[in-house]
Amino acid sequence: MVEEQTLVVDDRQLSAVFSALADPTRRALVRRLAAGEASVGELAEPFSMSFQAVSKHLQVLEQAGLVDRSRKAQQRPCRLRPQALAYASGWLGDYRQLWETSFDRLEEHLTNQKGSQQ
Amino acid sequence: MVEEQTLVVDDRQLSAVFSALADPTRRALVRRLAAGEASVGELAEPFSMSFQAVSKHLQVLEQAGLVDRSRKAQQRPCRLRPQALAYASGWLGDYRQLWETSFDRLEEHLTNQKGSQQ
DNA sequence: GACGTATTCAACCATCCAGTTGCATTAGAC
DNA sequence: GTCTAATGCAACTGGATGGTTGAATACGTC
Repeated sequence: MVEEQTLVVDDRQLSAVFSALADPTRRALVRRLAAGEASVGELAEPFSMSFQAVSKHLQVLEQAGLVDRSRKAQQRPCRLRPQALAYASGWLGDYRQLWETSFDRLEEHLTNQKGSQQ
Repeated sequence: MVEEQTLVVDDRQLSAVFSALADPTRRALVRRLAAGEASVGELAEPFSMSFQAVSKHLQVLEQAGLVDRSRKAQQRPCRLRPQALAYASGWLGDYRQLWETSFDRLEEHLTNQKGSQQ
């Protein structure tokens, strides 16, 4: 009777998604994939790093559930899985009211602090 | 000398925020701090790890702009800065439509696109 | 079956990270 | 000034991470 298989966002996946998004290269890959499926070669091209490094980044994204790979001849097209982004966004959403309410007070506070901070 | 101080979400901060949130301990700290200010001791208590480890986690959160520390006698109360969460949420929001529009159709769409694209 | 292309795998390296322990610092209480 | 409590800082450690290069695999073409 394991219940872990449900829609519950488990902590590990959340960590994996946030961790994957913590790298600017990987965020760029996500941005690119949002426009549509692409092969590893296509994805790697705009980067100055080696092809294999990009392949590794894609593996990280795949492990986090952010990317899904199929096969097409020699190519291995990558596709974005937005559901994983929804997980992360959902977690953040729990705190949405904190930044949506009383922004003025927050800014005021931060400004004051800034003055006395450094 | 740099003018990056504006509302623009710069890549480095985004990386820092996502990276900070990638750790379950730090997410727990954020959750706790969402309920209100707390001292390092109070924050560390529920964890099994050493006090100093929690202190380090708080430093990471502070560096990412997620936490703000003041002084109160020997204590250094921590307070959540939800604005940093808003940064991360804002980035994810750019892709919101990808997961909000019907999932099935998205897959279909992407498949078709690939077919006609190259 | 040999060849070229697309991609992964493996080994290696430098660096970062999460945790530990021990010591230093700060500030209030006596 | 001394004691104690709350916290930070420094040094160390094992393991993850981001990058490299070189070899191996998988697949379509000849």
